Amino acid sequence: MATIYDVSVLAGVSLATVSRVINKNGNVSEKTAKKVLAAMEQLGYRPNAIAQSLASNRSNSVGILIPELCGPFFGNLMSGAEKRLRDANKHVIITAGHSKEESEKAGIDFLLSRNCDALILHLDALSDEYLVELSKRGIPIVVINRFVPSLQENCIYLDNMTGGYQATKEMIAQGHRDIAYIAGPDWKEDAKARFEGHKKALQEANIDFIPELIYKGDFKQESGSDGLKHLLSKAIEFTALVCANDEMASGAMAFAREHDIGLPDAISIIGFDNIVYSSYLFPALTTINYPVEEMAKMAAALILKEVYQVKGLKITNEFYPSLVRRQSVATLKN
Amino acid sequence: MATIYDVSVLAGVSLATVSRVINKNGNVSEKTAKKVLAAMEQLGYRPNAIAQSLASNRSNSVGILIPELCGPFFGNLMSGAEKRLRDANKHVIITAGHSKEESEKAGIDFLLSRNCDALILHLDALSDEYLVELSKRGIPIVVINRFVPSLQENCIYLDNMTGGYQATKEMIAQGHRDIAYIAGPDWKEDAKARFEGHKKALQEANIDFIPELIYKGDFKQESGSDGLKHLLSKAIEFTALVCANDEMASGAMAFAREHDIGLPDAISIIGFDNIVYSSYLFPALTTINYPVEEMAKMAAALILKEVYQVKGLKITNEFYPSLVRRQSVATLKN
DNA sequence: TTGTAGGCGTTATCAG
DNA sequence: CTGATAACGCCTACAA
Repeated sequence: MATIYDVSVLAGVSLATVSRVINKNGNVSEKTAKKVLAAMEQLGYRPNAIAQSLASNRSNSVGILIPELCGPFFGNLMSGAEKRLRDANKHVIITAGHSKEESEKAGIDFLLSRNCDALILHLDALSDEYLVELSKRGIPIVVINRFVPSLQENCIYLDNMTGGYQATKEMIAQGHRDIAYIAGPDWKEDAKARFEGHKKALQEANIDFIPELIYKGDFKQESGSDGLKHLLSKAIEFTALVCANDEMASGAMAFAREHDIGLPDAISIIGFDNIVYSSYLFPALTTINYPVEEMAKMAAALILKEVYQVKGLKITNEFYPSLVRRQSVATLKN
Repeated sequence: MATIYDVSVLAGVSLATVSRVINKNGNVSEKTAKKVLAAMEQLGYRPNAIAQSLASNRSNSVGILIPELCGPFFGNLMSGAEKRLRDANKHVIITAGHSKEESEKAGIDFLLSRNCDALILHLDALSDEYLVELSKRGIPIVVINRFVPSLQENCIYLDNMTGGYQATKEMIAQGHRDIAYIAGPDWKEDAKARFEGHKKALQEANIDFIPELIYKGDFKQESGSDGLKHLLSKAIEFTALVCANDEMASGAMAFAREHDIGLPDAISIIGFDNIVYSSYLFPALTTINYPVEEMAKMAAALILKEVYQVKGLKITNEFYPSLVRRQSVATLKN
């Protein structure tokens, strides 16, 4: 691989001059610039980003840490951030945290060791304190789907509680009063908030909260099937099922179908997230929209603004969920 | 951030010695090693991967280039490779090529400029020649889902033609003879091969190939709906629809549902890929399994073996598709 | 406008 | 077993 040195020799100028034309800073006469460009072309020269990064302490890359690399939700997250950053000629380095503290720490270390200029984090296990600590170390971070009080400005989050509220409220609006709930893991903040919203909606409608109608899943499809199975095994009847995310909802739907439970007539189901295939389920899943892609783009914009000094960017930290009505919720006739 | 120099001072040894204990190479007495370790601990020292990479010409990271960061197929691809590599303490740097030549080139350049030790590529636009050229430049590459004759050893590919054949053959086996086909873009090798398989199956069963029963889609859901709509608008009847991938199949299914076309009775549908939610569609989609995740793991294994000299790894270059029977194909009664 | 030289944090080759 | 010291490829004052 040709280096800046080779170029300088071929062009008959100094290293510094070549560097100047590469970075378009400093003043270089048009004539020499042309010579250098020609030499670069001829040698097929590509700047070594590693060396640039070491020398300038800038890498033009931002690190992204998410729990998993697969799955519709995180796919959109990555994709949104990457698009926005690519437009600004920045790059992303992505790694998975696998929802485990050690693993998330390791992921962050990896990103830092790569000299990322900033980090976009979707964490499950790491504590707020750790984030605050990290932030103090000087590396700009933006946290997605989490509200850390002392890091407000750096958080891009959804009002999960309102989303949970909307979901259950929709069931109530359609005449349901016996409502089961498949929750996410209670150590995840978003799962907790959604569940709070559910309870709030019940309370507002003067519906008793019945612990037997709750199943604790893990946000994965299978726990949706398991959940519905478990709930049906109890003697308590219900006409509606609220799921803390779409993946569990799809699992529950699959279980229902296998057991000839008519949807949405026997059980109305609602999900959360509005993942890409929710409209392709049968019946098409009514759900709460989670604008991840936009939020990821906003996270990117925040970094562009704060770290790369791009002007004219409006930042919104809080996003709102919204009900997406499709066919999986039936109106209950008395 | 503490550097190796700070550590050496605190431990009262030389730079070289610290480097030795970091890399566990060279001989260091247990006593000095302990001192160094203590100093590292005390300073919270983390090696700077960038500097290591520059000095050693090794980055312990492998680059992955895929068309899109979202979508079920590529999600599994990333995820498979990342898992395998992470187990071996290597990291991945992922970027998107967006199926455009310029963009794919830029992606590769980015990965190279990051000093990746090897590349895993899923390309759409770039030519075989470019790959051969790239390979000659000295960077180890492995190509997924593509067979490049002169790079055989570095290709991990699926027998797409057989897959396409299996799909249509299953339809024929279930008594169908009027079979429509929604193809992928004809500039994608895999789409072409699948289509070839389709034609081969028809021919084998002495079924005339009817151009009007073909629609050319783009592998996205919407083109599945469009495709079915288009096919139905023709006067030619058909009882079966073969789709070149699951996403288009799900689009077609959605269209059918909206127009009260009974599935699978009025039209039997089969897909290709066996993406994660295909079993959650209604009716559950019969499809051809594409073991992407395993293939990605194999790609990673190949790199571990060739680039990082990991021993005892068996490499398989060609993978085979297989039929996954679910509910979307009905047996045709005469 | 251009060149010189020191430095970014490590690794690796020599001697000792 | 340990310590100098020269790379690695580039950036950036500072000088000229």
